[in-house]
Amino acid sequence: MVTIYDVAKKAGVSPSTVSRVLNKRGNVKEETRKRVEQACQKLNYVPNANASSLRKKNTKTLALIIPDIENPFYTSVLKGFEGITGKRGYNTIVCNTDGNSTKEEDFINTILAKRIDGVAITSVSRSIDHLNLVLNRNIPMILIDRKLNGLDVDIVCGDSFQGAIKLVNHLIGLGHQKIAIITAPVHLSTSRERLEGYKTALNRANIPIDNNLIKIDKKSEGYSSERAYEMVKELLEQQEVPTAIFAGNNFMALGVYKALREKGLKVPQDIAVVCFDDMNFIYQIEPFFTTVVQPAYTMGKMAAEILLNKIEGRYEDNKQKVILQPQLIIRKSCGYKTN
Amino acid sequence: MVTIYDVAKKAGVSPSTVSRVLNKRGNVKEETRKRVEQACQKLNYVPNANASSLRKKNTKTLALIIPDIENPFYTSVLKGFEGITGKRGYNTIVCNTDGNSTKEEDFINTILAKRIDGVAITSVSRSIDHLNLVLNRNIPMILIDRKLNGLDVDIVCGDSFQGAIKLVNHLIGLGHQKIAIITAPVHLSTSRERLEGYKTALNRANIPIDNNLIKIDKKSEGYSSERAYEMVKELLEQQEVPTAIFAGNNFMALGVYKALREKGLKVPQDIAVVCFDDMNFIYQIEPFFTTVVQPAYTMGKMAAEILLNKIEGRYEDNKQKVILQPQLIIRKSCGYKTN
DNA sequence: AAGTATCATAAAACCGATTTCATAATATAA
DNA sequence: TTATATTATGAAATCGGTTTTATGATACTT
Repeated sequence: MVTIYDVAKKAGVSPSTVSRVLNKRGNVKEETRKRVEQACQKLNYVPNANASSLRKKNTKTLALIIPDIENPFYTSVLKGFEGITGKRGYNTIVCNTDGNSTKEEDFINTILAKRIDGVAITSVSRSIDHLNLVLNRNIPMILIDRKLNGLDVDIVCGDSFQGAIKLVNHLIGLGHQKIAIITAPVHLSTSRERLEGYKTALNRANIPIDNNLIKIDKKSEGYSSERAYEMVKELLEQQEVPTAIFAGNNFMALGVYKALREKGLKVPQDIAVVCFDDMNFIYQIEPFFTTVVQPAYTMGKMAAEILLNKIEGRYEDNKQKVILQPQLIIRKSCGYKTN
Repeated sequence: MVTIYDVAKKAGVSPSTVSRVLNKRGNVKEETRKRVEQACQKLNYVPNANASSLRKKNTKTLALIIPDIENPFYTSVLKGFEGITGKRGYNTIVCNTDGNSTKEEDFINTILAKRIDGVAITSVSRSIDHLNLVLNRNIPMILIDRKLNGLDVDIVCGDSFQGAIKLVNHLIGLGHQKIAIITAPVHLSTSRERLEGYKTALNRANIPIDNNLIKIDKKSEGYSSERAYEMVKELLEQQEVPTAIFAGNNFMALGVYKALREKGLKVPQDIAVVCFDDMNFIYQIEPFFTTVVQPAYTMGKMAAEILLNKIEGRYEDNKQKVILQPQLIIRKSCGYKTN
């Protein structure tokens, strides 16, 4: 493996001079610079980033931790994030936790070990100990999408509360009264706020809240299509059957839909379904679910910008809290039922 | 930042002893080991992976380079890959090239710099120079999905030729004669082989090949939904209109479908559509396209296993060439036209 | 009991870059 | 022309681990 010493020898200079050329730092005579560059070329020299990081104490690498790489919401976040970081000279390593807090903790550990410069995370965990490890080392961190109690850090997220109100108001406007909600565990701030929004919208419309119509997943760690499926099956066993279902996110809506179909219920004829988040390209075939869409791409971009500014020491202390408004998109999954 | 020296001091031993404990190498007295472990705990010590890699000359990190993180095919590959590598103690960094060969080259460069232990790649590039840089450094590499001319390396891929034959035979069996193909640039081996399979199936059925029905993307670098859309638009301008369209992959099928719908053509009533690769979860809503499904998850797993075996020096020289058979899944996108 | 093998540990060298410090060569100022 | 500032470069220290080498203490042979 060719090192900076080999290049130095070939160019007839010292390693420090080669380093100066590579990093464009300090004064180097034009002619020397050329000799060094030629030597690099000839030897196919690629500097060892590990050695460089060791000395420089930075890695020009960020981590983006997300719970589900298959969800278009997070791939949009990813694309927005990488778009910015790439332009500003950083690599980002994507950590897909699959909604598993153990994996999340493992990732944090290797991030710590690799001395990553900054972390953006959508956490699935009930605990924040592993994230405090990051903060205690003064590694810049930003939350995306989900808030975390007891952790005062920068965050970019959507307004789940208002989004839920939009969705439920839409259903109420269509004449629905028996509206069920199927959502993820409420240790996730988004799920908690969507539930709050749901209740608030019903209250405002003077519709009594029926706990039988509220199904909160307590078994998994995140938004699970399978759990949504199971919970709808339970829901439909009850005497009280809803005329509309609000699914916590796009994937839960899929589980909801599957369960309904198996029970012989048609959407929207027999029952309406709405949810959070879009499915992008999928809807080229058949735009279907009425949803509240969050600006995922923008969230990724803004998170990257804030994180990089922190790393490069721009607006220091004051924590950024960016809350983006989602947009209601009405499609075919709700009929015009008048109850 | 706490270093191995801090731990050593706290435990009252030398750094080499701490290293021995950390790496479980060499003999260490039980009591000393405990003292060291406690010191690590108390100081929240996380070894610097860059320093370690520098000395050990490995990073326990692999790179997986894929062209489209939004395509379920590649996320399946990813999951299969990570499942194996994680279990065997390796991290994998995912490099999403977005079908852009410049990005691919950039990734290769940082992979080289970071001294990654091995590379798995689905290349989008027409050139192989950047990949030869990897091979020249004796960095283990394996191709996934796409072959590359002039590069003798291990590979795990699907049988695009046979898959295409299955698809076209299915259409022919349904009575179709005027079958169009819309596919990616043929510098991609999969596209080339699908085209060959298409031609072979027609030949075998004594159906003349009509070049007007063959649309090969020459503008983009990969399988593009947008380009498929445009090419179908062109196709439908011609006097000769097909009764069935074979789309190069799942995303191209989406573009095909969109164009057809805009032209007022219904699938499958007016025209049949088949394609390569599935869409997984999407089909929970409406399983639609008849496809030939490749075992993406298995491909990822096998690629990981072969790559790791190479890295850990198991079956040395002989190059593995794994070709997996795809499976025809018949759904609703083809009617029972008799022409 | 003396000689050899094994265990336990420390000191020092090393991985490959960057950075500080020192110094010679050149340019500029007085 | 001499003093000073600037440019150009190299030697050596450093980042934080791992590994080699050396050595004293135990354990095992015969």
